Amino acid sequence: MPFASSSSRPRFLRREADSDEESETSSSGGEDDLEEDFPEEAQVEEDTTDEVAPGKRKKPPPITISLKRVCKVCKQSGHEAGFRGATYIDCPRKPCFLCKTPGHTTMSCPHRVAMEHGVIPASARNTKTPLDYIFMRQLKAKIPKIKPVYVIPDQVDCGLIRFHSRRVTCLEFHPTKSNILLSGDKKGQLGIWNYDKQHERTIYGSIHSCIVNNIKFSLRNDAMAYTSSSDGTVSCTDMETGISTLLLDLNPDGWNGPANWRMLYGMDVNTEKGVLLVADNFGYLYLLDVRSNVKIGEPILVHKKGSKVVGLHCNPVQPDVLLSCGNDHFARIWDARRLGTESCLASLAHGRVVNSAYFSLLTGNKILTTSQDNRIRVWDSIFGNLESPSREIVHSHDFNRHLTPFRAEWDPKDPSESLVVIGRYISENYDGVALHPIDFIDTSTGKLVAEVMDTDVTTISTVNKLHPRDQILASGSSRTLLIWKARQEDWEAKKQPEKRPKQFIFRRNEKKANGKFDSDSGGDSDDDDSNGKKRKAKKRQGKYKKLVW
DNA sequence: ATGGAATGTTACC
DNA sequence: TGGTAACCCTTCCA
Repeated sequence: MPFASSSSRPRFLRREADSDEESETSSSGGEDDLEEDFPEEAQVEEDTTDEVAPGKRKKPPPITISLKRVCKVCKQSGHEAGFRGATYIDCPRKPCFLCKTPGHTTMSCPHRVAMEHGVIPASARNTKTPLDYIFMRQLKAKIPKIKPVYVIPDQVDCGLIRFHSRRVTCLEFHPTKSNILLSGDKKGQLGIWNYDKQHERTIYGSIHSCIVNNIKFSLRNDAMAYTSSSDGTVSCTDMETGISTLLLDLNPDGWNGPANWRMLYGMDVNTEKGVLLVADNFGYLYLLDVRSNVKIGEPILVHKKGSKVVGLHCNPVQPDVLLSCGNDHFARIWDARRLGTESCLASLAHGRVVNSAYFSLLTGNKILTTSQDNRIRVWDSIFGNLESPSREIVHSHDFNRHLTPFRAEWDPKDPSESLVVIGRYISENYDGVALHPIDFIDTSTGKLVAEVMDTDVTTISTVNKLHPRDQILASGSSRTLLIWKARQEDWEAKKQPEKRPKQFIFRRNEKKANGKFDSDSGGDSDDDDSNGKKRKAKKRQGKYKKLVW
């Protein structure tokens, strides 16, 4: 661990402008700036547009050239959305950017301020069926009675590596060889990185011609990786040689316009049957025999015709039970043995596009979904009432065309099947630097267990993967790959829970202790941008090597 | 240092 | 229903 020794613990970052009061009602220096930006006269003129009765259409805005400063979100004057220093000020005329409810901004959103980070409690009624109880009894032995202590990989190890030329779109740890991380990018390249020997990395550039959406492995031969791509192909690549075989090509005749170009998103392998499942952007599912590389049957419509199927997951306990999710706002459960448009076992409704849907990894009995309505949903039992989720957790992971969609993913090592990792879209002002943490959420309570960040990572970490065996987190943040490891003290503490410091679990509580960077003399002038940059530069120096290729 | 491009989904007609 | 403009806390590089 090359960097663990440089500082025993990362300095804790204080969050600024945390509450409404601080940022909006206090009469600090910032207020004066505001008044300079918006002199009284500037506000009055166009108030008529505000008076238009709801229902009536607004007049198209007259074409006038004005030097007045307007809000870049709503184009109205009198306020301005955007960063002020490292704090983002919302447009007050838009619904909350976090919970999507009108009437307040992100700054004062109850889901943001609350430690619980926005849980909507499960309904009180008992929704369990007799089948559910039988299943619970079967599983009871597997489920621990005491909540496990989580060890959070929160310290950057191995530097920041940049060998992808476009943003990272998917990550997967090698199934058997520890220390090997595979990564796909928007350009279609496949990266293989031995993060224990930093310089051992390979990039294969000619497997796909655009976005690699999924990487899965062959269980028969763990030297082979399957990849699905928006170029409409599935490839099987030998990770040693880079030689790849085309398993499926949905665009054999090349480009015939966007209405005909097929892209492959969701993919999974039914290891029991040796069947590879992929789904396209028109709602269809394709099955392939892994041994013979032959297509099985005809494509099956699993989501609304013409809509993208973004995710597929075979149940880890019953691989014939398939979970799909798509742009039609649904996640669906299927019996893969009797697939057909009419044979859907359950449809889970969402407010928006569903970015991902996963069965829990040990018992396969829970479902976790991430939707573009900024909510993470958990169904506690696939045998229970699936009409509404057991819990909805409000969390900022909006869609943005420039970002790889966020997906909440289970910690494969958590025996209680509750811990989940997901990157956060909205930033916080951490002592003058706007950072986008990676959130660890206990989905059984909705509590934010840890927010992981580093001042050298100012971009959004949309792709996150927890190691199947080690206390390691891999992140893809724009073009950068990161490996986070847990601190040694945390391991020791896990072995001896009674010696565990209180702040061990909730990093938020730690922040106030050592809120400052170094010996910064900038006082409390908060949002001074140049000051923030200086701090950033100072932090960068000598902390750890930046590895860029 | 600053503005433009890349670019997917949704809302609205 | 299909077509298209808008868009929202991006990121990188001319």
